[in-house]
Amino acid sequence: MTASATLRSRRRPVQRRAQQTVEAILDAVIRILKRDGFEAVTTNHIAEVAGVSIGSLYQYFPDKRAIFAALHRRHVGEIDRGIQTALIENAAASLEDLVRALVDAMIDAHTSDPGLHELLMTEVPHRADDTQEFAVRLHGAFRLAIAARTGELMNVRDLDTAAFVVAHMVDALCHGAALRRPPNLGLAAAKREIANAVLAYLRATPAQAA
Amino acid sequence: MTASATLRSRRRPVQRRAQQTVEAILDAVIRILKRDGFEAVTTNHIAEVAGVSIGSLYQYFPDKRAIFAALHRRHVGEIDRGIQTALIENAAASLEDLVRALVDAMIDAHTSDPGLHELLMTEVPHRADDTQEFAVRLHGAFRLAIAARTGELMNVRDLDTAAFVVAHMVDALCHGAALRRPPNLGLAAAKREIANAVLAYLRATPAQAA
DNA sequence: GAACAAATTGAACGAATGCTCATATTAAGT
DNA sequence: ACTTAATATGAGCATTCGTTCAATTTGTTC
Repeated sequence: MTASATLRSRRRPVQRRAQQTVEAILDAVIRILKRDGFEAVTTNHIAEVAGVSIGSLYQYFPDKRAIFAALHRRHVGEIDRGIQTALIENAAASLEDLVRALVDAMIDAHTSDPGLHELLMTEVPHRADDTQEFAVRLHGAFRLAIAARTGELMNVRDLDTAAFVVAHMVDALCHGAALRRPPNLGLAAAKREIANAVLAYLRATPAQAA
Repeated sequence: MTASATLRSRRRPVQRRAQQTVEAILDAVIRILKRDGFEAVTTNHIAEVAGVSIGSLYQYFPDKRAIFAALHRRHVGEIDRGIQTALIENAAASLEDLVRALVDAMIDAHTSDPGLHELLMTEVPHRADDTQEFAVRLHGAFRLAIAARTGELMNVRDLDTAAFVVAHMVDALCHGAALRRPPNLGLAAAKREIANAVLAYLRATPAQAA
């Protein structure tokens, strides 16, 4: 064991080939999941599909769980990057433009590899932390977006409530639109409709919501 | 093997004690899931917690998967019953009342045993059919609700699109409200807010969504 | 109360899985 | 070139898991 090794972590990849080994392992998990389902995801099979020996696998992951955790971190990180970019690029934009940008980022994240997100969420076990951090970030993004424009939104009484509603709407609808969109609804139209639903909620008059 | 036995099904419980055995098995799975997580859900352990022999378990379930499938069917059936009831009881009611009733039914289904729904969805493997049937039903329920009132809803251009949006909104928001509601948002208030969001979307004027 | 069917039992088995470790190979540092 | 650290290898071990089956107990039917 290395000096900095604990019970949980193993050797950290420093050379390029080692980093490639780690990436190959994570990619192999996805390949197996898509082809044969979760039951086929065994450590020996992962190593085989990754083109790596089982020994190498256990150099970088203390156990099977750690592989799944790393996979989730990588995936959530990718989506989060898109969200944060949209947030920064549209910091001064109108509410409408910001909402559309965030919906765009979410849809893009789900359509680059459709089904991957759902696969990871439904089939790969994960602790609450792995995913909930992303929910918190999305909530935070919308909280920020709404807070800066409270003046024009008469229906927003409580900031956290509004952010809660909007974040859940966007997450579920973007996910659904990427995978189970009704046949007569194109992707671009879906983006517009989702953004419109969000704006309708935020801009609603008390009369419409009573 | 019995006369009507196929490769997939086994003996069907006809006596009361046998039905109790089956129920005890399904309940045991939930108990183990809550206490020790999915890894601890082994067939022998299920039988032990259910207070039943492993042999009895395999009289009613051809394999481990079948237990999970039955568990999902039972759970989805319970939620669906609430939805259908709300739909029938409010067939002639106003859009507002119907939406509130459906939100109510969904929230109640999630709060009777908070966490159970998420547990089953995230930890217990299931084929798409097991869950998607419910999504189709929820979509159908809202499709029906909206179709009967298209006159007053100027923002609804396509029925399936509107049903798609609303069904996903309600599902995600009710689920989220039951489990990850912000601290300053009570259950009753959450119900109101969700219904309001749905109504705001359906009743929005083109001006609000542009 | 026999005769039959339904339900229950649990020890045991083959197969598979997660993981280790002693050894070999490749790159980095000097 | 030589030393040292990093990386890779894969046969094999201990364990566990899903499932079977022959035997037993309980309920039903007439």
